Amino acid sequence: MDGQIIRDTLTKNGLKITPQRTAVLKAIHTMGNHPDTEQIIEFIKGHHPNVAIGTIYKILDTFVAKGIINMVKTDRDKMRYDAVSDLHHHLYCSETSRIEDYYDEELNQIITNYFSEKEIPDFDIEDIKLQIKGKFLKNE
Amino acid sequence: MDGQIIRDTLTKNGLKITPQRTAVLKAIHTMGNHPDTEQIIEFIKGHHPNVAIGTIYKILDTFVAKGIINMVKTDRDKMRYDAVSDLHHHLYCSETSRIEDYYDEELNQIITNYFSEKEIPDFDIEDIKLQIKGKFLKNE
DNA sequence: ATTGCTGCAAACTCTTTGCAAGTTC
DNA sequence: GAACTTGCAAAGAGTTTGCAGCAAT
Repeated sequence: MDGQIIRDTLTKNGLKITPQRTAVLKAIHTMGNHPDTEQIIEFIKGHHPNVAIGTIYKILDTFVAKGIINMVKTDRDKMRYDAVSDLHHHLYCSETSRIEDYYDEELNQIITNYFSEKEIPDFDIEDIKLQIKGKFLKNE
Repeated sequence: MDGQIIRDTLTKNGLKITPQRTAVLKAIHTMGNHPDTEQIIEFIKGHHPNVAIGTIYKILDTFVAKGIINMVKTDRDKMRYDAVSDLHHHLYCSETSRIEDYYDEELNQIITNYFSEKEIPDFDIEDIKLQIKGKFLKNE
């Protein structure tokens, strides 16, 4: 994700372009693997040592509110963040706290079809994600 | 859930039967709707005023470790607990933090069939849950 | 110039821990 | 009586808040 795209993303959402915000966005996109708050803070401290932690929390909140990023959480895990992109699901390791994206267009189709026929009473569906729990057979 | 079943559940899991544990189990089953820690604590304080908060946390941890209850979490929400029962999915309100169970045997079949044919590389599936996000059209 | 953002440090909330005293089997 | 469980209070982690000063448009 290059600088121009990051700047466009901020502008499009009515946010001022600041070094702190570009750093946070870049961090999340660079790390990819659902970084938690601590990892984001560490990453940014490496590149911009004098960004305040409180500021990072505020920026993450802002991004979530604008829909620029998503929060992902499981069980005893900390908060993690996810660059918003295409519809994808999550694989959760039941032994470690590893999370991976899982893309499956065929599955999306099946689920979309299913819910276009069958409605849930008194509920208006906006988004469906699968949480697939299990074990990774190989390490990262 | 009556007292005998609660006692059996504890014994079966090698746990000693104490008033605190039966109170926590009863609380979760009575409240049903995915109570969070605070609600559980309040409930128990009402019935057994001198149970320590630390004890409740320890009991919840123990129950989760034994698989007697599950943890459920979303986004900025606190930890919530769920009596382990049949396979069910969750409806999450995108506006409030309401969570409801969603049972759909037909859907379970479709997903089970799908993954019995298609494997996820290097991943051994144990459990699949849908997180269905949207809006409730009526209040509770 | 105006509005919005950041840094800082203090405060908060939720959760965990250690250990002595008390319970359960 | 042995092993386990609880209460308590203190500490810890992660997150939020308020506000003065600074930066972006």
